[in-house]
Amino acid sequence: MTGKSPPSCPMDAILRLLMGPWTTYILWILNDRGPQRFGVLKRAVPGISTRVLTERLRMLQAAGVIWREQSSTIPPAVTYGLTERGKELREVLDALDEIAQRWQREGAFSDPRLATA
Amino acid sequence: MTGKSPPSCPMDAILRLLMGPWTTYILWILNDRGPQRFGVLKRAVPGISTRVLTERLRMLQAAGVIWREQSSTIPPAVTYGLTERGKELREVLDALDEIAQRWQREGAFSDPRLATA
DNA sequence: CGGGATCCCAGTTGATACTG
DNA sequence: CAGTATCAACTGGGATCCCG
Repeated sequence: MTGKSPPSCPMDAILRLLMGPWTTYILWILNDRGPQRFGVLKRAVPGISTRVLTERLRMLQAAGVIWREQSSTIPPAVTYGLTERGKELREVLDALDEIAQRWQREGAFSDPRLATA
Repeated sequence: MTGKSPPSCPMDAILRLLMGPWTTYILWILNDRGPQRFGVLKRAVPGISTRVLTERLRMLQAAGVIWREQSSTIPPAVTYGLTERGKELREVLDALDEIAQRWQREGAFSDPRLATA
């Protein structure tokens, strides 16, 4: 993230975790399609760079939201999937998503200040 | 936010809305203490600059999450408060906050990568 | 294939000064 | 009091190259 928030609020930590672009999208995919390999994720998330995808996965893993399984073959195969904590998080995110979709229908994000790009 | 996410996902819009530092903190205060004036908010959110606070309030207002009431007196008095939509949002944020606190007790954010500062 | 190291740019923030 | 304007500084992201 760019700035920082009052350290006292744990929610800020969890939001920092989710905040980066695509983070929720990654969780969405892992929740929707089950465990996936790095390359598949990269292709599934349109426009993400290797560096950022790696970073996001590391953060999610550090928070115990996803697991990482690495086979030491050549070429390597690394698979990521949701942990229990990740699934728990998805539930809340789904609720948030439901609200977001409704608000969108109601035009809540039509203001240019909230532009997608 | 800095980057951009898949435009198709409304949740990204709502996360962009919440994401900026202090945004959830502002909502928290408005939810907790009721409508507040600009200056009070500024003092309540430690370290925020005038410019950023203004921008956040504008975004939240644009999304219909908070209302703004201005009295054209001198000196002016501007008050902000949660709308129904804002209260609805707080419910989900409270659920997220509950998870965040539990995770914190479980050490989910102890990794330096998720550092608060 | 998965990802670490670099370089560079754009956007965002912080600080400061000014105004109705 | 409640902002707006401006500028400098920082950070995060994209692109690229390389390695095990």
